[in-house]
Amino acid sequence: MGTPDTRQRILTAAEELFGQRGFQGVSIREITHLADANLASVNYHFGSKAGLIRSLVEHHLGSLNQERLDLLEQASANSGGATLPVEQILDIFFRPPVFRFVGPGRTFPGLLARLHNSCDPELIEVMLRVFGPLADRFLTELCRSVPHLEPRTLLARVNFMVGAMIHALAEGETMAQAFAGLEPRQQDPEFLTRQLVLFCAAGLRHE
Amino acid sequence: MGTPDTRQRILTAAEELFGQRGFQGVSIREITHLADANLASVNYHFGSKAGLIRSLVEHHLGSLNQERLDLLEQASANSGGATLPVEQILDIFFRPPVFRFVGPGRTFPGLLARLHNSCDPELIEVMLRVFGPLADRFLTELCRSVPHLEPRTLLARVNFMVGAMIHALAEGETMAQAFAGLEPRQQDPEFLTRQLVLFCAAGLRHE
DNA sequence: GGTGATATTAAACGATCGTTCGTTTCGAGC
DNA sequence: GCTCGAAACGAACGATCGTTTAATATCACC
Repeated sequence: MGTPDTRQRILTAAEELFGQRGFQGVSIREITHLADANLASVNYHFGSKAGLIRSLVEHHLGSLNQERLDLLEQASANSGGATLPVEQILDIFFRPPVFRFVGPGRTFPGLLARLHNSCDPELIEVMLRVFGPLADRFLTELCRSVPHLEPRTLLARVNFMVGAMIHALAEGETMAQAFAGLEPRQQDPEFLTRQLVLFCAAGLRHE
Repeated sequence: MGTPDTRQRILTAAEELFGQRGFQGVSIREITHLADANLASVNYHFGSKAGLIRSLVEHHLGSLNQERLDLLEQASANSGGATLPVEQILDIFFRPPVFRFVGPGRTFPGLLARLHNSCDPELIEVMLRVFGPLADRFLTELCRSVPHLEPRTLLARVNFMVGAMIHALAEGETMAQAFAGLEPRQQDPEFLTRQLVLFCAAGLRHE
């Protein structure tokens, strides 16, 4: 089997377990057991349990948000500075996380959803640092694209967007389908992205 | 000061603390300390820590969903069996939770958001039992009101709706405003309800 | 072959967790 | 006055938590 260095095995195991049961719901004994590593290796490689999840978040969300910023910059350049249509902005916003996080074995969205409701001040600080530049850039772009909304209204609706995406990513196949009595069919990233864009674009355009 | 029976004081304290830091993030020692009760009183009155949060969820969400079902039944009767407009259905769906949970001292939404991502099988069972009838009733009503959507699409978008509401309730004043650099102004329930209805109705109507 | 830095290991630490136990307090009913 | 059950209490239980320590293993390099 593929067993790279211990550090990477710990990260993989931690992502899976944190995504399933949250930060406080998983002990580093479980993580190191799944990673086939020693109990003390987490503290050796990451300093502490909090340092482990911090590495996890920075790695995943850092590159993800950089990809979104790059796509937005590129689209903005291609348009020659003209305001982008809402659908395009939203597609850039939704597509990277959906395609990264939807599918079998992608256990990060559960962790992402939990992080948004985290209480640990240290984790909140990480989230703000990782999401801050992204929020700034997309908000100004959306402000130009939907000028009829006052900032207060736009902010509220962007908050709806984020909630819709997180919820869909985190439990799209669990509770919602249990409610509807559907079979746990695999989610289609393209379908989900399209639905998110259509739903949220219509919601943003509305006066 | 108003100190009713111990059981009620425990419920109040638990709601506040669970809403702030989640089920696993709060010890029953903290709860009983805040409630000015003995450590063993939680196990005496609720059997266990899980029994405590179960009582909490059933009390809050049971009456809340009953109110929504009553409102929907009444609206359906008043319309003489005609299909209701989407905006009315959504208003009935959003208004009760928003007005109950938004405002100072309303600490339940954080708990609600966490419960939607809970991993405890027992809590999931409670959630399904409390939300099942509500989901059935609203989905059939929405299916009649937005007939152009196939069930799969409708289900995905209703999932967006739920996520938007939960996210707005749970952290409308924390992270979103921190991103935008806004002052933590008090949320207006009427504004939030209206925005949710407008945003989601437009999203649902879209082809 | 020895040396030193890096990595891994077993074992233990103190703290905190949820729960349980035996006792005491309290008030209504006879 | 007495009893009896509900309620509250202090104290302890066993378990598990994150973390630390000291010893051992691994391996490139001179």
